[in-house]
Amino acid sequence: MEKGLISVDRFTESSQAYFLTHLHTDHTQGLTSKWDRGPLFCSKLTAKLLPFKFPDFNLSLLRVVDLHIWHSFSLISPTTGSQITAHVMALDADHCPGGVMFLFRGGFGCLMYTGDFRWEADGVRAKDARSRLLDVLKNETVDILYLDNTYCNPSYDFPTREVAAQQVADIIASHPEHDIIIGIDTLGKEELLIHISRVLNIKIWVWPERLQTMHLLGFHGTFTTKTSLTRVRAVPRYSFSVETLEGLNTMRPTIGIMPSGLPWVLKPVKGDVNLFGSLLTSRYKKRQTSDKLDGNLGYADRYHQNMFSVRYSDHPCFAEIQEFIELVQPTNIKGIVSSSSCYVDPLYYFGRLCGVNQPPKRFVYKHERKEGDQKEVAASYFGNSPEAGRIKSRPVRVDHKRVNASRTSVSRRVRRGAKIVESDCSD
DNA sequence: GCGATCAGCT
DNA sequence: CACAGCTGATCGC
Repeated sequence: MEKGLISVDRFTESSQAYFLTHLHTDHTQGLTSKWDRGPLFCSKLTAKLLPFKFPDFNLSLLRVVDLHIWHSFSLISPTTGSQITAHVMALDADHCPGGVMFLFRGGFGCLMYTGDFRWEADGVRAKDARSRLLDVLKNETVDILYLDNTYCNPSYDFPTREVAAQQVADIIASHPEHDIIIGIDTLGKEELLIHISRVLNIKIWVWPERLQTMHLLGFHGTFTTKTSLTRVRAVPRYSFSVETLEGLNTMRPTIGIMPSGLPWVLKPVKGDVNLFGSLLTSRYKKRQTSDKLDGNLGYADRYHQNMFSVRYSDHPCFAEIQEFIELVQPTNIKGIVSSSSCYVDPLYYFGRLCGVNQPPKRFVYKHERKEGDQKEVAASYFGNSPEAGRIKSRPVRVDHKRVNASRTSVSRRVRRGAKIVESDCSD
């Protein structure tokens, strides 16, 4: 098997160039403080944050990719041994601090890798992202869109983060005598906390490492590690459960708020099954029967006397995914979230939006292809002209029979990331 | 003893 | 189930 050329968010295998969209753990598998396998391309902010997650990282391997401009980088053709120039552009992913999408251009065609992203309709940042994207797409046709398909199902519907943040603020304001616990991760959802702080004029407690991150991000004054200064605390999501909440309530009245695009947050508690049931199987019923706070908090659900779930997400909801695809008009789409049996091939919903010369389906079935066979358009274009890689009349895999069928990756531990440019079709 | 990897859990 | 990530067991050095 030939070595890979370009890897995005995947660092467990050899490649010539490595790209990191953002610093969430499920996108850094294989990265360690001792990284020495090759240059690592990322945004300026990710480069700034990276040593905090990976102390002693060899900074000379970092290549900062500025937003919105094409950067050139070199690859060696595995077949001819000659040097090839490829180009990459980073675009704001609006996901977490430092998060970017990558657009690649070269003899392999044009590939877009969203990483994790959000694509809201409104807001200054969203509008800027949209115009930037439209601008670059004037001159490019995306052959393959590697898509954040986390919520690639019409049942995933949630508001903008601004709306969701206000819902959280409303919950807090309606519990003036309660302590508040909000579950967050090591990076992301800062704007939610900033919103709460500004609207309610209150500081937010975070744990010490998180305060360091906040300072690296340039947030000064809003956050504190002194519990005496505020009743609102942001805590690691993994440490957040009904049990801990009940424990806290033996000391002081406390409510928990879980910001999440997922419509469920709790598992059945041992010995208390009837209270929660299976939130997966009963989620639609739950949506209707769970308390809507005074009827005006929209998507906010009360799952427990002291626990609230608010649809605050850093991933695109289904409608946003659709709008993004309609904008990009890629020839083909691949989902980058493939870990679970929940994986839905984006082509199931959006195949009809792909490619301008989409062939009749019967041509697609010419030969049954296995997952490992659908190596990218990019794969065999080295040595050809860039234009060759952008011819749009190639067959497109639009295979509605394979809904939920791409499960060959279920056993993979590395859930995201891809070797997106390879020199041959073996894997 | 250490780091890398993985299972399990939330 | 799993947005992202912790803890602890195991394995190789």
